[in-house]
Amino acid sequence: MSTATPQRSLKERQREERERLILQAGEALILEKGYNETSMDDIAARVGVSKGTLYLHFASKEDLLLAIMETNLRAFAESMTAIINSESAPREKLEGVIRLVYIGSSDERIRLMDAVLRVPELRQRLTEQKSATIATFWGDFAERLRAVLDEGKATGDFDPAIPTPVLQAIFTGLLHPVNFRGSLLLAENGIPRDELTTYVSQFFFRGAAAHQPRHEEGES
Amino acid sequence: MSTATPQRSLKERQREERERLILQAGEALILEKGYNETSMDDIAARVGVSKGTLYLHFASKEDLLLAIMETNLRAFAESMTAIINSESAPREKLEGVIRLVYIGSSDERIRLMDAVLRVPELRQRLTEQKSATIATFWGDFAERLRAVLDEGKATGDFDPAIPTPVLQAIFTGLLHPVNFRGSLLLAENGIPRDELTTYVSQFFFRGAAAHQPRHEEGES
Amino acid sequence: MSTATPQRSLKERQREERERLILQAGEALILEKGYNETSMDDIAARVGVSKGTLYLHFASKEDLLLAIMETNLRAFAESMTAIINSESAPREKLEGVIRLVYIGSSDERIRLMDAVLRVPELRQRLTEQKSATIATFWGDFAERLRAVLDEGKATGDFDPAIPTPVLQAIFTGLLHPVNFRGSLLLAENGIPRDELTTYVSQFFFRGAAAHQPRHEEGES
Amino acid sequence: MSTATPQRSLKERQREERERLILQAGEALILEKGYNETSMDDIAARVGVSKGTLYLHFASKEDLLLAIMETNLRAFAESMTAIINSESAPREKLEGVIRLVYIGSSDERIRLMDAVLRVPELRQRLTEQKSATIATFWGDFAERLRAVLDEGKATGDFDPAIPTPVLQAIFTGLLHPVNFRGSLLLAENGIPRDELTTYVSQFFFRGAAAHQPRHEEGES
DNA sequence: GATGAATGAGACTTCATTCAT
DNA sequence: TATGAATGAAGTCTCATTCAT
Repeated sequence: MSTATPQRSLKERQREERERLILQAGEALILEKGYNETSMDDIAARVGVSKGTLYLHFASKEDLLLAIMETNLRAFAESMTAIINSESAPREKLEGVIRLVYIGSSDERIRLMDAVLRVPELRQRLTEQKSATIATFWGDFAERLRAVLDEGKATGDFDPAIPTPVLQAIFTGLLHPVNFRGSLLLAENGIPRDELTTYVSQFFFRGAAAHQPRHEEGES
Repeated sequence: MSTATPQRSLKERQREERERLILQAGEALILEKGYNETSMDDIAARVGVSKGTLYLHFASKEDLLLAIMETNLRAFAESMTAIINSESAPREKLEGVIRLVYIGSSDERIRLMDAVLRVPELRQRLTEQKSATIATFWGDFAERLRAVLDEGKATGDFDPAIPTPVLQAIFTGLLHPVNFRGSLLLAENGIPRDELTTYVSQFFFRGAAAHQPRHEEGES
Repeated sequence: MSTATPQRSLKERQREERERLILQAGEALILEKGYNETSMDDIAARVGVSKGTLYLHFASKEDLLLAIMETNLRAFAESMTAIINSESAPREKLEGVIRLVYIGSSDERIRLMDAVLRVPELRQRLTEQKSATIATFWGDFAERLRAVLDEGKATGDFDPAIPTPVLQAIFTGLLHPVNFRGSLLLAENGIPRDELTTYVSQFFFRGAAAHQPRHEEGES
Repeated sequence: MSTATPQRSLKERQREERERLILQAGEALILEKGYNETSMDDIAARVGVSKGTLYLHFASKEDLLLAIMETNLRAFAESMTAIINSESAPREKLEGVIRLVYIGSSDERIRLMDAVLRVPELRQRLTEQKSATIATFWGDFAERLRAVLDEGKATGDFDPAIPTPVLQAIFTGLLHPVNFRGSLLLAENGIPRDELTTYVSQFFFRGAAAHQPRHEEGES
C-alpha cells in the first residue's frame, strides 16, 4: 500500500504497452483487409486480449482507428517537420520530403493512411474537428509547405506565376500513395526506388521552375 | 408476329429504364455514403422498388457495383479514346486528356470511381479478370498512353531520359481524384477550373520537357 | 368458330401435355436436389415456360408436388394391384411385389417417393385427407396386403402366431427404399439385382414360414 | 491462481449447459418441423437466447445440426458397441441390438436421425469426411456387424448361402425407423413394444437360419 | 481491471406467389 | 392464355457494443 504510486505507474506502463499493441494489431489488420473488413474480434484475437478489453482503451472502433491514424501521423509529422523546418533551401526541403515519402517512410504507413482515408465516415471525422491532433498536424504541414513554396518563389526557384495552392496540390499529389504505389510497380519493373525519387524530384522542380530553367537538373 | 417485336421492345425498354434507375440510385448513394455504408435496402428504397427487384437485375451487391463502374468507365473510355486516338500531336492529346478529366468529366463520376476502387474486394475483382470490359479499357488506355509518351519523346517533346513508365505514372497521378479533389478545393479557393487545367498542363509539359525547355508554355 | 369444340380439345391436349412436362421436370429436379432445394424457377426453367405458367396448372408448389406423387403412385398402384389381385397363391403374389419393387420399378420412382415423404409438411398433407387418390391407394394396398397375408396364414404358408400387422410392417419394410438403396449398394458390390431379389424373398418366406420352428425363438 | 481453475470451470460448465440447451431445442424443433422448416430464429426463441448466441456455439446451422447428430449418435454408439462387443453368442448380440433399437432407445432419437438423414446436403456432409466421429462410428458398427454375421455363419446360426452384405442390409433394414415407425403404429394398434421385438427377432433368425430349408426357395 | 458471453440491429440473399400487360 | 417483373416475408449470418462475473 505504501508503494501505491510506483504500482500505479507499473499499471500505467502496462496499460500503455497494451494500447500500443492494440494499435499495432489494428494497423496491421487494416492494412491486410481494409477497415470495414477488420472486426474488433480480429483485432482482439491478434493482440491476444478479449474484445471487451479493446473498449477499455477505446470508446469505439472509430476511435481506435482515429488513434491509429494519430500515431502514424505523429511519426510522419515529426520527420516532415524536421525536414521542412531545417535550414536548407526550399528546393532541398522539398527534395527531402519527396525522399522521405518515397524512400524513407515505410510503404505500410502510407498504405495505411490511404486505406483509412477511403472510409467516408472516418474521412469526415478526421476532416471535421474531433481529432484535434490530426487536424492540427495537417494544417501545420500545409501551412509550412505553403511557406516553403512561397520562399522558393522569392528565391526564384519556383515560378511565381503558378499560384501557391496549385503548386501545393501538385506537390502533395506526387507524394500520394497512388503514385507511390505506381512507383512500387515501377520498382518491380526494374526502376530502383532512389532513381525514381530522382525523377520525381527533377520532374517537380522542372515543372515548377521559374521561366528560364537552365540548369534545373542539379541532381547531376 | 408483327406486334411481337415492338411489344418485346417495350418491356425491354422498361427493363432498361429500371436498370438505369437502379444504377443511378446506387451511384448516388455510393457517392453519398460509400460502398460499404450503402445497403441494398437503401438503394431499393431510393429507387422505390422492393429489395428483391434489385436481384432481378443484378446477381449481387458486388455485381451491381461493378455494373455502375462499367457504365461510368465506358463513358469515360469513349472520351479518352477519342482524344488519344485523334490526329493531334502527343502534347495536344495529353492536354486534351487533362482537360477532359479536370473540366469535361463530372466530378461525381470521378469521385465514384475513386470511392469504388477503395474497396479492396472490388478492386481485386476489377483487377482480376471478371469484368472484361473494365480490365480491357484500362489496359488499352495505359498502352496508348505509353505510345503517346514514346511518340512525344521521338518528336522531342518529352525528355527521353525519363523512363516512359515514370512519365506515365506521374501523368496519371496528376489526373487522379486525389489531386482533382484538391483542385475542387482550389476551385473553392477561387481558382477557376480551366485556369487550374492550364497550370497542370503547363506543369506537366515543363516537367517532362526535353533538355532546353525555353518556350514550353505554348498555352499562351 | 364453328370448330370451337375441336379447337378446345386441341388446347385441352396441349394443356395436358404441358402439365405432363411440368410434372416430369418437377420429378427430375426433386430427384436431383430434393424438394426444398428445388425452386419453382428451376422447374419453370427446365420446362421452358414462365414461372407464372406453373401457377396456371397448380395452385402451389405443394400441390405440384402432390400431383407428382399422385402420378407416380398411380402407376405404381396399377402394377401392384395387378399382381396382388391375380389368381396366384399368396406367396407368389408377395414374390411378385418384391420383384416389382426390386427389379421392375424404376429406382427413380422409389427414390422420388422417398424424397417426398421426407418433407414433414408434405407427409402430413398426404396422410391427412387432402389428396384423396393417394390416401385411397395406400389404404387399398395395405388392406389387400393384409388379406394376402391372412390368406397365406390360412394356407399354412405363414406363421399364424405372428400378428398380421407385424408381418405387414416387416414386408413393407423390406420393400422400403432404405433397403432398396442398400441393395443398390450391394449391386455395386457385385450382387446382381435379381439374385438379391431371390435372397430377400427367401428371407421373408423363411422368416414368416409356419413350418416347424424347432428352436429358433430362444427368447423363452 | 488457486481459484482460477474452478472459476474457469464454472464458465465452462455454463457454456456447456447452454450448448446442451441449444442442442436440445434444436433437436426438439427438428423433430417437430423438420430440418429445413426449423429456422435459427425458432431455435433461439425456444432456448430463450438471441440468434447471435447460437453462432457463438455453432458456426452454422449445418454445424448445429451435425452436433445434434453427433451427440445422439455417440450415445447410440456406446450402447451398440457395448452389446456387439460383449461375450455373447452372435445371435444374442443381434437380439440385443434389436431390443436396443426397438425398446431401449428413445423413439425420438431415432426419428431425429431419420429426419436429419433426409436432408441431402447433410447426408452428404455426414457421408463425406467432415464429421469424423459419425463416419467412424458407422464404419465401425458396420464392420463389427459383418464380423458378427460371419461368426454366426461359422457357428451354424446363419445360412452361409446368403451373402453377408445381404444379411447385413436386411438386418439394418429391420432396425430402420421406417419399420420402427411402423412398429409405433403397431403399438398404437395394441401390440406392445417388447412383444414386437420378439417377433422381429424371431423373424430375422428364422429368415437367416441355416437349418434344413426344405422347400422355401421355390425360385429354382 | 479483464473477460467473453450475450445481444440485437441489420446485412445480403432467396423464393413462393401475384398481377399488369 | 402466357409472361416475367415485382413483391415481401423469411432465412442465414455478422459484428459493434454492453455487462455480469
